[in-house]
Amino acid sequence: MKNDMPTPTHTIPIPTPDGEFTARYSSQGLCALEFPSGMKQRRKEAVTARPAAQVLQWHAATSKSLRLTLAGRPLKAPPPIDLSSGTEFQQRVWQTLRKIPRGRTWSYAQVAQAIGNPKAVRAVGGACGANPIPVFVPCHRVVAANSGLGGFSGGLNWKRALLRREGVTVPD
DNA sequence: TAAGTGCGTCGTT
DNA sequence: AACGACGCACTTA
Repeated sequence: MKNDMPTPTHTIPIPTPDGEFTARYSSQGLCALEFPSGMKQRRKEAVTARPAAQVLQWHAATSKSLRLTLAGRPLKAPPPIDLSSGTEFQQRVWQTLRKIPRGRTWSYAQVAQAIGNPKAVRAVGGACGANPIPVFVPCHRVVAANSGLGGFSGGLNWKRALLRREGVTVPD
């Protein structure tokens, strides 16, 4: 069963040296982060009200944290994360991903074991692919057990880049 | 070793 | 009922 999407109250772009990311906020905090899209998708996101002070504060934290991460620096004070869009299973997986130390990688099997569902290896892969907040919910730290990378919604090049920038040596 | 095939498993659509 | 961001056992070169 899928929960209702947290209604994003605000959608705000984040310019970085790697392109323009897009952050979405709900009343609970950051609920989605999108990689720069190749095309200039200038469509208006129907943002009604002007961001409240609360959201602006979160966004400042998001921007700063994102830029630090992209620069290969350890992340300091990330914004509150809203994972309520996921199913029970997905949320369990996503919370677990947040426990993977920076610079380290776990296999999909290890994650499955960590959530107490050792046989749901493939399902874990699915949950990773559905992760709405990459980078902050480090799904890029989950790799295949046989020394290969798995996949990555944002493109494998991003997965490699993120891992390398935090000191992990990965194959081509 | 390296590369390819088949199948169990489980959450999601 | 079908499909994966998997893993493992088991062939073949």
